[in-house]
Amino acid sequence: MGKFYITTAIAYASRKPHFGNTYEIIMADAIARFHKQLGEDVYLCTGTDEHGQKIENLAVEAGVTPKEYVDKVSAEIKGIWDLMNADYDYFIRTTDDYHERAVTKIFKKFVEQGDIYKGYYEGWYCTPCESFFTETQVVDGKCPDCGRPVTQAREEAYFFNMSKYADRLMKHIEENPDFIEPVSRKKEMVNNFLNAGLQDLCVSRTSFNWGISAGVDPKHVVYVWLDALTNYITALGYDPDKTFEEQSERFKKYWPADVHIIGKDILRFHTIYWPIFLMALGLPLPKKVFGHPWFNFGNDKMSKSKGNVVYADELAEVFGVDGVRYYALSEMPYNSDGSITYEGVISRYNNDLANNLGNLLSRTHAMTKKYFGGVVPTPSCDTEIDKELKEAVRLAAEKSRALMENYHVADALEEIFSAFKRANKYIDETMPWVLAKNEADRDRLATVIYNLLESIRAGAVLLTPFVPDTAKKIFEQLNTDKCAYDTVSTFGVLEPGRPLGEAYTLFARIDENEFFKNLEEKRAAEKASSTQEESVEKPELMPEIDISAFSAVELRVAQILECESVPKAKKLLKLQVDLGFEKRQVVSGIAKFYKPEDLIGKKVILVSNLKPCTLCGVESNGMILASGEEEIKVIFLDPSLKNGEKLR
RNA sequence: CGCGGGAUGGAGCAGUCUGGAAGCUCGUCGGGCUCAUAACCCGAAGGUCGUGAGGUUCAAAUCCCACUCCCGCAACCA
Repeated sequence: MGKFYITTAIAYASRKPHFGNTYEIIMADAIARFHKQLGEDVYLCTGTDEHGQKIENLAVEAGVTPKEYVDKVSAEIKGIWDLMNADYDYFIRTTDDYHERAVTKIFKKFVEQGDIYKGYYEGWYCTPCESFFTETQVVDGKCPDCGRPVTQAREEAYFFNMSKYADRLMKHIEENPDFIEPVSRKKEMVNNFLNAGLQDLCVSRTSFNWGISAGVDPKHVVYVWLDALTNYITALGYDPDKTFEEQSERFKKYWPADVHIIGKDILRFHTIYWPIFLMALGLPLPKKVFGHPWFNFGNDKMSKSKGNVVYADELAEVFGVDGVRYYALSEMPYNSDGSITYEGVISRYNNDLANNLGNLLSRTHAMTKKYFGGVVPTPSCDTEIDKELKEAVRLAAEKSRALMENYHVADALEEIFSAFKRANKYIDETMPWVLAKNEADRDRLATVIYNLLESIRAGAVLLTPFVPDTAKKIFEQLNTDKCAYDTVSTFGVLEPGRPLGEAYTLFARIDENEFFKNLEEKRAAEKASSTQEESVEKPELMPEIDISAFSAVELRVAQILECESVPKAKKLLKLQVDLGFEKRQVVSGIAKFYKPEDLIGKKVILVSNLKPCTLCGVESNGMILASGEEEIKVIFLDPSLKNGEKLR
C-alpha cells in the first residue's frame, strides 16, 4: 500500500480567492480522495503564502499589522476550502514559526554552501510603495500597484546561483518525461528558460520588512520563492540541520511529493527553481508537477476591474457545494483553459446532476417503494440486458480509474456519468411499470429494481472523491454502508431484504430565468450597499506637485502621418508624427486596439521631451497619451488644433 | 522567420502518438413512455475533421510539406 503526497500551491493571502483560485483545491481534493479510496496513505497539503511587499501595503491601507491582516485573509481562505469540503491533511501558513525557522536555516545553509551570493538587484523602483518591479511589470513607466512613476534603482540582494544545477535539472527532465505535465508546458520551460540559460534568482530583499529574516544578514528578508516553495517540505516537518535519517517521521514517509498541483502560471517556479533548491538541499525531487489551466469567465479573464469575478461560496449558495465541485471538475479541460458561464453551470447542474443522477435515484427509489414496500428485492435472473448494465458499470469503474490516475479528472467524471445514463436507459428497456402489472413477472421486476439500486450504489462509490456529500446522501437513501472502492468490482453487494432510507431530492432543478432574475437583484443590492465603499476603493492619489513640476513635462499636439505595426511585436505600432516644426518617430503599445490605417491623420497628445528609448529595436521619441487598463484608448484632439502647439 | 500548443456538425470537447467505416456532452427537430425532479428513452438533421484538385499510402482527422488564423510562454505597452 503506497503513500501519496499531494500538494496545492499555497494561496497568496492578499484577498479572497475567486472561483478560478478555488478550482485548484477542489481538483487536488478530488485526486487525494481518489487515492485515499484506493487505500493509499494520502497526505494532502495546502495553505497560504503570507509574506511580501503587497501584503505589507494592504495591511497599512487597512490600518492593521501585516500579521493581523494575513490572519484574517488566511482564515477566510481556509473557510472557503472547508466550505468546498476539501479534506486536506495539513494547512500550512508561511508565518508559522517552524516554517520561518526552517527557511532562515535553509538560507544560511545555501550561503554557506556557496549557492547564494550577495549582489545587487536592479530594477524599476516605486518610492512610495517601496518596491521593485521588473521591466515587464511596469506599466507605461508607472508602478503597477499605485500608478505613480517608477525610477531605476538598485539595492543589495542575495542571489541563488541557478546555473550550477542547470545541467542536472535538464537531465532530470529528460529522463523523467512525466515530470512536467501537461507535456506542452514542458517544452515551454525547457526552451524558454533552460536552453536560454538560467538567470540567477533573487532570494532576498531589503526594501520591505514583511518576510522571513535572512538570519545571516538581518537587514534582508527572504524573498518570495525560497519562502513559498519550501512549504512543501516544512509542512512535513523538515529541518535543514538534520540528516535525512533524523527528519520527522512524516517527512521520511511522504517526501518526495507524488504531485504538486499548481496553476500553469507558476509552472516555471515549480519545475525549475524548486527542483534546484531541492538539489541544493540534497533532497529527492517531486515525481510530478501538474500545471492546470485556468478558468475564464466566458471568453474573458476573471478580473475585478471587469466585474466578472465569480466566487465559489456565492455559487455554492445556489448550486450547493457539490454543484460547484462538480462544475469545476467536469468543466475544466485537461490542458486548455476552461470557461465558466452561469448558463454553463446551470446546464451542467440540471442535465447531469438533477436529471441524469438525481432523477435516476428518485425514480428508482420510488419504484422500490411502490413495488416492494421500500425493501431491496432479491434478484433472480440475469438476461442480456442485465449484463449490459453491469458491463457499463464495470467499464465506468475501469475507465474512470485509469483516467484519474493520469489526472484527467473531467473525463473520469464523464465515464462515471455514462453509467448513470445507461441505468436510465435500462429502465426504459425493462419497463418495470409493465412488469408490475403482471404477477408472473414479479421475479423479473425484482431483478430489475435490484440491478438499478446496485448500479446507483456502485456509481455513488465512484462519485465519492468528486462529490463526497452527494455520495453520502445516496448511501443514506439506499441505507447501505457498502461504499468501499472494491465493492464496485463485484456487482451484487447490496443486501436484499434491507429497507431503503428516506427519499429526498438530491438536486432540485434550477430555473434559468429565475436564477438570472435573482442574480440581478443581488447585484443591484450589492451596488446599493457598496456605493460608499467604492469611494474607499478609489485609487491612491499622487502626491501634490507644483506648477513647475508639471511644466517640466512638455505636451504637444502631434498629427499622425504614417503608422505601421512593428514586426516581432504584438503590442507595438510605429508612428511617424508631425510636430509642425519637426517630424518624429514614436512607438506606442496600442497595436491591439487600433489598426494603423485608422490612426493616420489623427491628432494626439505627445509627451515630446521624454528621453528616447528603443523598443523591440525601434527607436521611440516620445509618448502618446492614452488611457485605460484593459482596453487602451488614445486621446484624440480636435482636428483644428495646430500641429506642434504646446498644451497647458 | 524566438519557443510551444491548437484549428473536428450551432456551442464545448475526445479521437491524432500506434493510419483502416467520424465520436461524446449540450443545443435543434420528430417520436416514444408515464416509474421519476415537465424528468427519462428512441430517432433525425447537421462535419469534404483550418487551407492547399500538396506529398506518402490500397487506405489520412491521424504521417510528411507549405500556407492562414487563434492561444500560451518569452520579448517590447516611453
